[in-house]
Amino acid sequence: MTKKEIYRNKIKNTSDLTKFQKKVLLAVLGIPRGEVRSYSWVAGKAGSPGASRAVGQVLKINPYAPQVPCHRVISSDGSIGGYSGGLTRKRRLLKKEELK
DNA sequence: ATCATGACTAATG
DNA sequence: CCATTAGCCATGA
Repeated sequence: MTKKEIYRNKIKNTSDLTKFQKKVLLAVLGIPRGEVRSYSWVAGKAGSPGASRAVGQVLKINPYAPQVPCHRVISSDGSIGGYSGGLTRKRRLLKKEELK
């Protein structure tokens, strides 16, 4: 088991989530189906404009993987960005709901 | 407090 | 289009 996995396992309780993390998750949850937002957008919504990288960190370790529509968060330049579950899955999800 | 890390972004070559 | 550089920020050790 890698460190990262241990960390993830450690934060599976909302109590362990920082304010920033909660805000980020809420912001992402607020993204309507078929819509996509940039990491910057989420950062601003979370109250820390410019913290796009930090947003990435949150989504990366977020224990609510498929629950939260983290696949609707892409790079500001329109690129797919990343996805802890594999870009393939992310692309598929986007193609299903965004493209529609 | 300090350091390393990364699903970022913009600029440059 | 790809690689590099530099700025940016939250998090964990």
